[in-house]
Amino acid sequence: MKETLEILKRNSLSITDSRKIILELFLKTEGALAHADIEKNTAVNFDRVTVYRTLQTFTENGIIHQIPTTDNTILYALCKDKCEAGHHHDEHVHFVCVNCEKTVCMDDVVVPQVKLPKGFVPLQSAMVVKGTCNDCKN
Amino acid sequence: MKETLEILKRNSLSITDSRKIILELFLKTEGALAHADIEKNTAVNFDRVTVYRTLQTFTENGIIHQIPTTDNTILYALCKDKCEAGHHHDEHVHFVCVNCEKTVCMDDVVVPQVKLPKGFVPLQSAMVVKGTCNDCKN
DNA sequence: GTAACTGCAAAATATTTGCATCCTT
DNA sequence: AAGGATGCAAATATTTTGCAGTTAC
Repeated sequence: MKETLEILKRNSLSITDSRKIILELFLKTEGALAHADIEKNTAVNFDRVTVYRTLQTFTENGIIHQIPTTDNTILYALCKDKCEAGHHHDEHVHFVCVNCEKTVCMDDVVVPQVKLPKGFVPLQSAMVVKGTCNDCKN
Repeated sequence: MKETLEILKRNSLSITDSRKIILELFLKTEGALAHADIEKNTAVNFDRVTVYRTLQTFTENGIIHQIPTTDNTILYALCKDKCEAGHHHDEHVHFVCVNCEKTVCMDDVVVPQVKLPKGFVPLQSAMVVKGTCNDCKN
């Protein structure tokens, strides 16, 4: 809770219930969250719109980042360290478990550089690995 | 057009106008296409539903594959070679140009292996690189 | 007190499903 | 002729916008 307040203050965001509770949820959740997960997992029932706006604010301030998916949802996860407003450095690997369907950020696994064809200049890369996670191996 | 028919026959799909025209569009398009692009770029106006179903059929048959995005749309692109029904091998890098917003498949750039933490078993990986493409460098 | 945030209502957009009709084989 | 694909209608779901009331500072 202390961390929650610190994060909000650091980003000069006013302290409101929805922000506190949603950020709290991110802090205590291991994996990534979709919009729907947030609606499900908060005791207080915020308006859908508030959730949208809160996620947008957090993203703009570099508190969370988006994870690309192939199922037209957006997943969000906490930015661990170097993210700043407008300029994300979430160059770590995201792992999606095909069994339990959890998505986790592997903050220690850095996305490797690839050699692109002539004329292409990379700015940012994202990597998503699918497979079985350490809870689901058998 | 000949290729279009071959692809449909190879996958035992019946030859219909929508399938021919949508597949044709993929064959002549360099980058990836979103649902909306397809509705825009086909002269004949198919029902939205038909486009959904056609994309689903193509995906299930390994004719096209989905590209992960962070803006809750799904992008689709032709599978160049080794895709088979139910088992995609689209382990190449996707490049999204931040300027012209085109997404292209870099079929020759293979997604590098990464070392995952203990217990995680990778099955498939996807990589999306953002930057400026060879048309937009200045 | 003021600016910013929330909740409600409603609009706009996107996706899915059922069913009758039409087309491919 | 039979099975499958399409188009339409409608149900569902998702996202965005405007505005009035409330809250944080």
